[in-house]
Amino acid sequence: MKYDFPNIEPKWQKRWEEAHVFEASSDHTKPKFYGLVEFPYPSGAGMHVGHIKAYSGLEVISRKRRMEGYNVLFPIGFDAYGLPTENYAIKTGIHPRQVTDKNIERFTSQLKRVGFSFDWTRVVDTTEEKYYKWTQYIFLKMFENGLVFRDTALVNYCPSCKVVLSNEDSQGGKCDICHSDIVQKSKDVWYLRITEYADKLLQGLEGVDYLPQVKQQQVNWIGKSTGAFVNFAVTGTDEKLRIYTTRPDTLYGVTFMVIAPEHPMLDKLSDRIANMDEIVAYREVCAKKTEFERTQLVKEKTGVRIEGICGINPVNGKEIPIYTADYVMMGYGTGAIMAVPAHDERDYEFAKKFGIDIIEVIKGGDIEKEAYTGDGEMVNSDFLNGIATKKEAIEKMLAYLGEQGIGEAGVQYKMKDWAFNRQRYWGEPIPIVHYPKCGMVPVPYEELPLRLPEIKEFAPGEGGESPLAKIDSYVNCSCPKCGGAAKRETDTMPQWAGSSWYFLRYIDPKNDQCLADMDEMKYWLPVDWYNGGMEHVTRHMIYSRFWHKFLYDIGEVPTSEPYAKRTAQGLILGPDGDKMSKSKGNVVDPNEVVDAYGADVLRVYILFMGDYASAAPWSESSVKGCKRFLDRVAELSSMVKEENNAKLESAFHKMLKKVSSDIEEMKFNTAIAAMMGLLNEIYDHGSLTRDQLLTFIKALCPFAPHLCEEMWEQLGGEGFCSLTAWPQYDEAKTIDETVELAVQVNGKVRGKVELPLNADRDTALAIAKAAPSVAAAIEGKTLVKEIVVPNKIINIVVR
RNA sequence: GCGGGUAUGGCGGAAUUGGCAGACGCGCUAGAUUCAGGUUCUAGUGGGGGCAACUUCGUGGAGGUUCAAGUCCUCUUACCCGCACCA
Repeated sequence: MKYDFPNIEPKWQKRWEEAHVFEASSDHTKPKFYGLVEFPYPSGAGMHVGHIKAYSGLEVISRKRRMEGYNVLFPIGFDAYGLPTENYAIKTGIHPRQVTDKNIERFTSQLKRVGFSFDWTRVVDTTEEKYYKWTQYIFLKMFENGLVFRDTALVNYCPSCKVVLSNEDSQGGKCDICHSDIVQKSKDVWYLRITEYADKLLQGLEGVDYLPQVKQQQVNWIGKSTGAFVNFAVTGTDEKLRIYTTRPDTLYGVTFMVIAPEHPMLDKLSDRIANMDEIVAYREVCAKKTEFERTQLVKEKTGVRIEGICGINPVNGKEIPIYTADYVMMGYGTGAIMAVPAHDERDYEFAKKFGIDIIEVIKGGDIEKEAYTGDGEMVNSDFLNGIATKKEAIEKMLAYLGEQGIGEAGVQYKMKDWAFNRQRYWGEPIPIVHYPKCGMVPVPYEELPLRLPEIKEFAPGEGGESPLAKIDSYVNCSCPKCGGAAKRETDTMPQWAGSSWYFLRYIDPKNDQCLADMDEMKYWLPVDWYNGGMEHVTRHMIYSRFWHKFLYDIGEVPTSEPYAKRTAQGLILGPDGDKMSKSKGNVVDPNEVVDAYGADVLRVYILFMGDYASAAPWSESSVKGCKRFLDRVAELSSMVKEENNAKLESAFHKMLKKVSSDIEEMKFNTAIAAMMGLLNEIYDHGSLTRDQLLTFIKALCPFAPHLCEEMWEQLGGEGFCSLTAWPQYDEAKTIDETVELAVQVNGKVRGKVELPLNADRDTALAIAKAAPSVAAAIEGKTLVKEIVVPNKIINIVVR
């Protein structure tokens, strides 16, 4: 029998909604479970099967938690600010608000069609005034606490989108949105001082249960290194050239110094530099290179000797040449390095090219051939000579630097401050007013939200300024401090702003007094389980942890970490095994699958495809296999007979044990396989009892809830299947009284024997040897060893 | 270059963590049902050999440890994902 999914599915979706089945309760006496999935960007393309996979994992877990008696918060919302909507507005002239509303409506109906058990009463939309008021509020709190600053800097700029991008949004030198090459442009940039939280972000990882790759990626992204700052005198000046090094132990091996082409010292000492023309020319060449070229394509070292000045090595007073070269970045450390060619590959390459001395200070390599970066005995290093380990040499040197006042231990991070403004319309307005006398003045809290004005032209200006800059009524305002005629900031926040705290708002989405009620937050936080894509690990995850830690420090939230546990789903690839993309034409539309097979089939298939965390290609015929499975489940109703069968009963308990534990480990594919296996056993047996069928339906309910509700109702079950108690298994019944053991002779299986559970060694061996095939294999041979692993295997070694 | 991961039938993938490799699904083969296509049902399905019971080989490759290796160790190859001149 095929079940009538086109009627069953809408019927139960409606009933769930009417009965408020999936709404989180305010009863704080019950144990809670807060399951969070990354809320979607409501794009014009509609839902993708990838969305379904991303939500299906916690969907099953949340449904199981409800059946286990938890008060479950499983919310959804929309991360609706962003460039695609804005670009669409620029192209068509349709206001982003209208586009966003339409897209949200479409996403909502598509999500509901799949039967996700979201709490639809708590939907948040980051572009709503009532929401972004609080995004602005958090920004102002950061401003108040010195975490916001403005600087003119070389920034990543996308000439095609005409927008400034953060490092996170321009990985690999390509624009994250349009994939054009990024150029460096000097701009006024708003920064959030995320580096202030680098250490806290790192330390916080110790107490959370994230997938190891997730932790690792965050650790690498933060990129903490320990070393030392050392000050080098510059000949003929009072200048100190400050460098950062992780290898202060090699200070006696320094033979030159290198500063970044953008280093301010070049301009400062320009009148002392003999070849300033050459240096300016070099700097211009470097500035033209994109970040991409500079870091990836050009492996050949380039640089220019700075004539007229030298550095003085503070440990031995030696004069050494200074170069400027673009292999040293202004954005890391101090933008200047001491170069030790004997023990650093880059410095070695540079020294070889420019004919600079190479002095060995650590034994163990052959510096004629290459730089030696390993450990070894110190030489040519005065008081360090003879020391055998890097650790000890560094300690000694650090102590010396301190005594002499020429340097000190220091820490550096790869992570940079977060460039936070965008010259765009469709984002949260930055609530700051500029007035020459008062500087940057925050918009008073009472005036929030600072609303986006209504405009008709959404394109940014040619110079890359925000479209808001053209709206005089918006720009001109009075200074909140002194009342003078001031100008409003016209940049908006990046897309990552609203998503940095949305999980707090779900807890109390309608609160107009604060982000969310403290008592509610104390009950619901932290998020118990957060699932999302690996692509957000170094952006959204780091940003939101930063905001949360800041909010914790100012007493606005009760926990120092937002997420207790983080997992990630793998991609769904196209049927051809490639990443799904419109241009390849291999995109699977979830709606068509629901039309053809039903939502339950879609849900079961997506979780059955393979390991949840791995990528797997779509297979239409495997979808049919899942349809067959559910059709066969529906057929069980006609197989109910009240005659018990101990073997089948035991199979049920084994299935429940497997399904219960597999769901917890996100091994949904094997959980479904276990149910399929049991189904086959039921068919072989020809019948099952009503209780057994009810048990089967309960276990399947988180995966295929519509079919299960329907069968539950037909069998006379009380209330909703989705709210009945999760079926418990009896451990004793999962254990068979006898076990079949393979008997090996010299490691090869020669027979199988049926043994009572936990049979003792002698009994087991006696029965094993009695088996004809085993007896034949050991006949006439000398017994060497007998291995009996209870209930697992018997191996008889003969010669 | 650094960090992380993966490799198992024709395909997606299992394997109680060192104990019968290939669960479950797809596909395929044969048969039944059907006017036919589809559906459904039954049986079979890693390779080689054999009518068969059976036998032999088999988890990217080469070694090793072990009574026993997909699983542990050493070396190696290919691919995927991060980061990337980070001093």
